Amino acid sequence: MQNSEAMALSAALLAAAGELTQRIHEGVVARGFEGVRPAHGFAFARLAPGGATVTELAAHLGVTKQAASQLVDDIVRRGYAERRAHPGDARARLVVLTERGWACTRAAEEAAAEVVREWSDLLGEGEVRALRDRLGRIAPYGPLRPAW
Amino acid sequence: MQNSEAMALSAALLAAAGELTQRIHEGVVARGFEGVRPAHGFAFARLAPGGATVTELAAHLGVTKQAASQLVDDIVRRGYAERRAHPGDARARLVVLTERGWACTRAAEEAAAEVVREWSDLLGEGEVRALRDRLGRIAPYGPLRPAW
DNA sequence: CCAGATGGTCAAGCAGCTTGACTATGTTCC
DNA sequence: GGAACATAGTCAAGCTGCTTGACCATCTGG
Repeated sequence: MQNSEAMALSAALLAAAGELTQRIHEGVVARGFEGVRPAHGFAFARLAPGGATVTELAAHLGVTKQAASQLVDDIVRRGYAERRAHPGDARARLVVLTERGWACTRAAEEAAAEVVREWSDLLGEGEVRALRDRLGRIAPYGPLRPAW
Repeated sequence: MQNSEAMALSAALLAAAGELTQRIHEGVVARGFEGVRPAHGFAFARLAPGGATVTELAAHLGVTKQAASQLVDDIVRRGYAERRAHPGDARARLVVLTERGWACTRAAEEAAAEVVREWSDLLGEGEVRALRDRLGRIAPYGPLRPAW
C-alpha cells in the first residue's frame, strides 16, 4: 500500500467519523436536547450502567479530573445528571443520569441508528456489520478523544 | 440493526479515527517536526498542490478565515509555509508550503502508511482496501472537523 | 467611476482544557 | 491507635484555539 493510499484511507475514516458525530449531534438537538456537546455523549455512555465517579469519568474521557468535574457541573446544571453520595467512600460522589439524561441517551442512540440505517441502504446490512467488526479489530482500545 | 449495534459501530469508528490521528501525530513528532497539531495536516493537504489563499483554507477546514489566518501565522512562524503575493489579486496572498512543509507532509504520509500497514497485517490488504472504499462511499464529503 | 462584494487582518471575548494548590477521607504499616 | 502517604474532589488561574465584530484595501459590475 502506497503512502497516498494510506492518506486516502485516513481521510475517509476521519470524514466518516466527523459526519457521524455531526449527525448524531444534530439528531439529538432535533429531539429537543439543547446545550449538549458531542463530548457529553461519551460521558453519558460511561455514566449509564450504574453511575461513575468524577475520576472514573476523567479516565474514560482521557482528560483531567478537573475537566471532568466541570463537565459534570455542566450536565448537572442542565438536568441530565445528579451527584449522589458514594455508598462506600465518603470522599467520592457518584454521578448518575437523571430520567432526562436517559432520554437524551436514547435520543442519541436513535440518531445514530438513523445514520447507520442510511449506510445500510447504501452498502447493505452485512457490509455495515463487516465494517463494524473490522473497525473493532483495528482499534479495540482507541481513544475517546477528538479526532484532532 | 438495533440501536445498540449503531452505537457499537459509532464507538468503533470514533476509536479508529482517534487512534489513527494520534498515531500519525506521534509519527510526525518522532520524525522531528515539533509544534505541529493534527489540524495542520489538513491545512498542508490543501496547500500542497499549488498553494491556497487564507479564505480557501478556511472553507476547506470549516473554520472562520480569522482562525485560518491564525493557523497560517503559526505554520509560517514555524517555517512550514510562506505567504507570497497572489498573481492575479492584489488583495489576496498565496500561502505555499516551504521545503520543510513538504518534508513534514511526507513524514505524515509515512506515519499514516505505517499504521495502515499494521492494519493490513491484521486484516489483509484487500480488506483494508475494501474498508477504504466503503468509508469513501459512506461519507464522500464528510467534514474535516474534530470528531467532537 | 462609484456602490457593493470580497480578501485579509486587528482586537476582544469565550469555551474547554490545563497545571497547581488545597481540603477531606481512605489506606498501609508500625 | 496513630503517623505517613495515597486518593477523590474542588477552587483558582492561565493558555489555546476558536468565535464575532470592525475595519481597510482591492476587485467587480452597473
